[in-house]
Amino acid sequence: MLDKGFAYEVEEGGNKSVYFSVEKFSKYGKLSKKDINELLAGARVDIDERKNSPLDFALWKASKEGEPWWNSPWGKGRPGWHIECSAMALRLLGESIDIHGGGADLIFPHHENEIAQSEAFTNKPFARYWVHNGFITIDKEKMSKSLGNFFTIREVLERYDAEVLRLFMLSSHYRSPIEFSEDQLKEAEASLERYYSTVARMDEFIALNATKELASQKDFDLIKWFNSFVDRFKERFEEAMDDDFNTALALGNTFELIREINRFLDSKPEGQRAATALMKAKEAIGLVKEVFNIFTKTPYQWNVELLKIKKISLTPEDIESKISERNLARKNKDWTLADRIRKELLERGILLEDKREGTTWKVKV
RNA sequence: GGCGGCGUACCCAAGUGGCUAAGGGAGAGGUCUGCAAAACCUCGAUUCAGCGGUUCGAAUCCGCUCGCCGCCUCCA
Repeated sequence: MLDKGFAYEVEEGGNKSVYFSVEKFSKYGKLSKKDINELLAGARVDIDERKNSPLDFALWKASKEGEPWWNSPWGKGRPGWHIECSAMALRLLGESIDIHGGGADLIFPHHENEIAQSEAFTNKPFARYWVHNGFITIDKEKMSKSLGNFFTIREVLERYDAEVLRLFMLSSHYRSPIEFSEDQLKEAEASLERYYSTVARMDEFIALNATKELASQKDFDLIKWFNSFVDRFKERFEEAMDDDFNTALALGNTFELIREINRFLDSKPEGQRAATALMKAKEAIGLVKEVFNIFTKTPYQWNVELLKIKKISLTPEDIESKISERNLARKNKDWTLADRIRKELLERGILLEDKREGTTWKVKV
């Protein structure tokens, strides 16, 4: 860039710094839609007499006393922040990359400067697509290290399953800011609960019907309609994702599918044809699993995981034995005892559900 | 102050010129159930921050106003 005239050297305490000359790069500001003249007029840009222009940025920075340094043709120093990214991209990904991501707060100056130095050097487009995400905010302020209003993913994962956190973030568009809140996490957890309850119902149905005779005529139209809904779901999910990663819409579609599955089950179809239709629906949901990395567990694994996260000191075996005890009471129509056992479990966070096929448990979210 | 973006129901959120404004949570009523839970059904924005304009037609386009956020400085 020195050879090409885009950069210049400046003597700084025995060593040299190299600055990029912004005015030499005519497209400067194209990403952040900023105008050089307006930037120059801005009072907040400090004047540094060593730079030709206050907007110029360091490609190589001479090290001051006590700062880390490497040897270079300009003496002791270190790379400028922006050049690191351009250098890595050029070395590992090539002159033009397909997608460059980052937080929206990096658009200016960081990404703008990456473009300037990379394109000045290669004379080729640096990135074909820029994908800038919104911030996670706390009390409407961006969460950041420098503001100190942050907590780590590890801390959140002590209280919530990773899928909860993923679902929470996927529930709004990546460019939108997302307000971090306990309520939102609980909502995401409840949504996953809804999913896993539905899968449990499906699995039960499939186990009971996979080898049964073909569906009766009454179920035939229903199954046909259900199959076509599942097919449409796959198309709609992909369309949403193809449209600038519209994850919130894709999730909306997913929960419509879940409602349709429940409706299908509520209509009490019978036979292997219905079981096959549900297996196809599970397969369709596999798309969500692959793309979003949620829905990766079995309902049982999900509940066992919740026992751990919610710090419930009961094993599945403990719960099963309570259920047996209660079922005996129910058989004897001892509703008082049955209700007491159910209540005791609920107080410890375990919810029982009585169904025709038996009683199941899950962790209350 | 400049630039960029946002404002949709009680909460979250999709929708950016034309089918009844997706979906989830919360709430109310109902079906099922020993009672529950879950699931399902019904109800819920005559309206998209406000005002004005363009259009046969606007949450969507334009203008102004209000509110919020980010960047415009070091560091990353």
